[in-house]
Amino acid sequence: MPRGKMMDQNNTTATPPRDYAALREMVIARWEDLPRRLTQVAEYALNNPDDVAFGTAASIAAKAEVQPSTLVRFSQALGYQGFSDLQDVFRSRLRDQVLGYDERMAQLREHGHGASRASMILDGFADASMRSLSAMRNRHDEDVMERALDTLEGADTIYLIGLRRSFPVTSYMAYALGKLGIKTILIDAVAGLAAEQAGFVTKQDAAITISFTPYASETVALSQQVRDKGAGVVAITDSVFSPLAGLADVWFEVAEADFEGFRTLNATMTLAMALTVALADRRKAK
Amino acid sequence: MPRGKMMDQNNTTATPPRDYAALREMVIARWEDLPRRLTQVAEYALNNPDDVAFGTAASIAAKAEVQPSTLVRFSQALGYQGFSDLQDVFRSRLRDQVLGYDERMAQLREHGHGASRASMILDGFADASMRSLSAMRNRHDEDVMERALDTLEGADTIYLIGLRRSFPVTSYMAYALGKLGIKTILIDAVAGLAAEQAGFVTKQDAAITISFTPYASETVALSQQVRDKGAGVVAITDSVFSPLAGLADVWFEVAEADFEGFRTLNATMTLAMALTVALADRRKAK
DNA sequence: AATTATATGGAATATTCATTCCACTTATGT
DNA sequence: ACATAAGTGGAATGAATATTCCATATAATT
Repeated sequence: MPRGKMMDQNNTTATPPRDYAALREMVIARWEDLPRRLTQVAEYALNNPDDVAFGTAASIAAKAEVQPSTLVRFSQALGYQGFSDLQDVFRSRLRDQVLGYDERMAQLREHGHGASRASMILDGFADASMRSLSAMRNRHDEDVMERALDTLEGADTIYLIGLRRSFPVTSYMAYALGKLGIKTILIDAVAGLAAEQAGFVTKQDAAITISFTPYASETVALSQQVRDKGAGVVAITDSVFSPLAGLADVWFEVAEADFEGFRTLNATMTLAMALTVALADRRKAK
Repeated sequence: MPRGKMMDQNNTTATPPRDYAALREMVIARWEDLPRRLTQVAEYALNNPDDVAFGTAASIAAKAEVQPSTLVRFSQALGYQGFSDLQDVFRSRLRDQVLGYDERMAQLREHGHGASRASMILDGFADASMRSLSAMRNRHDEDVMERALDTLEGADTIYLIGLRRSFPVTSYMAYALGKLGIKTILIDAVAGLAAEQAGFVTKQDAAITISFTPYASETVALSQQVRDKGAGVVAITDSVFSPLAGLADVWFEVAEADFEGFRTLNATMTLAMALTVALADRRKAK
């Protein structure tokens, strides 16, 4: 049979989308009239586009729990010549996404008037975030990380201290550490009971404390309190002049870039994630 | 000949790097003692890693102006079984790390010499974060953002709904919007009063709701509740299949890359920041 | 300069992989 | 309830692709 021939009622279009966004839209639009196995493929594909981009028909079929032939049928039902043809679209999506950063900035700078204000703001934040991240990566001191892990490794309970702007970070750590089976107490200052929450620290415990200019006095006070009881203190803060720097056993310096006066939080977040996972990893090594 | 056998002075390692960063380092280190055509390949590969990830041996060979067989030799000189084996490394650079925690950890443990494990983890997260950010930027749809702002602009009070993994994001927004003078209510489910907190919504209000797989049922229920009372709903979620997608007036799709099975949160965070500031910006324009 | 080792191009081969085909099952319409 | 169409799994096929092999060229060593 000649390929690419327009053939049946299923094939609503002779020229299927060549970009991922359009493909996606099309799949969603036709969701209802796709047969069972084909929706199964559709669901897997839209949820795991990266896998589709790189996998082989067999490997993808296995993960989506269908036969390889079903992938071909799916592709053809959408108007593509075959699976390979469809896969190209998934690959182009990754391609476009990768070659991006520098070109995009230049592009934005050029016709920034075309883009909406909101998009420029988003771009500005994304840019600031990336700068923060790469700065953190470059300045990161292995030794600090190791010592931080030493401090936290043997702790019975880990107290998480961080209010206001830093609270998202501590609340994330509370969630993640909990999932990893590490005992934590998140000082959230609910009902004004911060001091009480941190009241039972012992020298068997440790604390992670996070604060940036202007350092919330409550955070500093709590950290001091915990420290006085003999618990190890790991701090994440933004400069040598931070009260936390003097107070902590180990401290990370994180400099967040800002956009229009708003500091990002991504480098801190990322450091927190890494610290969390590295800690779990260490504990598991036993 | 048995494959993967350790063979000659060129092959300094029996277990070649499985991640791109290490591969790159290795190639640079051995630059001098590689034969002419092989440096030619090395140069092309490091300059065009994306092409290597996507192309076939023949297409890459053509672009690098060598024979396909040279690619195989290059791969083997580096200790890989063949070109396909090497290509996997280039692909893994692009692909979200979807392997399970244990596998990845084991893998990391093997090739973890040199840099400390913790540093590698940090690096991995930084990398995943950057990929997420650039993906978000590239896929971002201006129209969605505008419509989200339309929905939120006139709202009296903005309800922030997001629990568990999404809570850091909503708590950040609560902080930032508060600072910017925009009235918010953060549903934090303290004392199990989530439903009560969201009880007084009116159609004058709006909600921002955030959830990712596996969608916390409470978040979905709360969003529905708010929706039923006539408030506008803006969602941030990870796929069309999210219950929030069907429910919301406008929804953002954010695909976070993950590392070691832990999804990052940076793209979501950044989008949240942008949304926050853009909203303040709009309101100020009046 | 002669000899040996190493590198290279290109054709031959082997392998992987998408695709097609067919028997069988499930749904749809009369 | 029957007939017909649509959908599905799995093996067979054929195309695309990596890999190996060998003759030839280039460099290194004596």
